[in-house]
Amino acid sequence: MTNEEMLVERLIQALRAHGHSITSQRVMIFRALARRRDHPTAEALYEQLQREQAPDLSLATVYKNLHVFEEIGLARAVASPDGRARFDVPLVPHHHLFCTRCGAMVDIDDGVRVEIEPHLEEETGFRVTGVELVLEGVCPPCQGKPAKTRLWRQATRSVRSSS
Amino acid sequence: MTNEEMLVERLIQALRAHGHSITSQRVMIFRALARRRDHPTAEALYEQLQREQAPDLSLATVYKNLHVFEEIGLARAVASPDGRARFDVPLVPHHHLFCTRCGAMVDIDDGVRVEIEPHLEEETGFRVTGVELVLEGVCPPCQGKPAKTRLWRQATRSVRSSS
DNA sequence: GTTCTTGCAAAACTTTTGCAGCAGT
DNA sequence: ACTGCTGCAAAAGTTTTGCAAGAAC
Repeated sequence: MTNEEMLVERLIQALRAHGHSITSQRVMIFRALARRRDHPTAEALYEQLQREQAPDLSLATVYKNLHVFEEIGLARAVASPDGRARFDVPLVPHHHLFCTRCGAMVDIDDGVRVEIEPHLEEETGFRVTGVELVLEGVCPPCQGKPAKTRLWRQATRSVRSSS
Repeated sequence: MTNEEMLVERLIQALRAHGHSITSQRVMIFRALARRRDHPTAEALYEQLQREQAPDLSLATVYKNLHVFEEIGLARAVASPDGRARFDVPLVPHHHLFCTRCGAMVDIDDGVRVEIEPHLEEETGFRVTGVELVLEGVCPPCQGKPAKTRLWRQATRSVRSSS
């Protein structure tokens, strides 16, 4: 049994457990998300699926289902420094490395250690429930292109194809 | 000389050094940002200033100037898990703790240690230029209110006053 | 058969941009 | 005087929502 099949299995169980229906769009969107390793935006997933296998798929459906996956714990929205939501399947804890020139985001499975002192919760009064580390940098293909001083929105907006 | 005056001094020098004009709006917006410790959104800053001291101020001006401050190194846009940009003055390195119920963001000056292994850059090929750690949790006032499963946009949208 | 989901279109929300008039240099 | 900045309004980009038709249970 492949890893992907196992994940789809988990999806189906989790959907059932939370009283959601199993639809072909749900399985398709989740499968595509699980297969990708580049933390796609909702629109990127939508474009891929629409082009490759479901011309009638709607972007709204992609958004709705990504949020369903979040609610049942099988997807996570990562706040990326360009202001768009990027999604991944967070079953193995990891951190992220974001390219400030092209917006690419890759996993860091190790090489980084985050330690939270036990007294942090006492001092702040917060109950800490999650850790989200985003390293910023420049990916190999972008090393050589001009630098941007501003990440938010402008720097990494994708070029619209004039189709 | 107060800390705030020193920061304004630095702002003026940095603006001059980068060929930008010194305007009353710039000083006002920066002063308000430097004084606040809660990582306001552009709109939150705008509302405060418009209400308290500059009824004619425009939101576009706030955005434009926050980006000017970013470019000259005196402000930073923090990608918050609710999908809006939050700004702070990053002259002292620190991390952030985000409340997943109300969207509040507070500084963590210590209590967290992030270590990046030297070989991370070799392995990924990235040139790492920045670190952005956001811990997620529940702030004291929110402990007791119902939990949200979804951070992005919906969970923390501010209530519009029906003025 | 009932309830939940989809796809479409429209709305909502945040951020950016064009431009005429004004302020800073 | 010249250049750059402001404020307004409109546009752009992303995400959400209302609703009728269709699919899942």
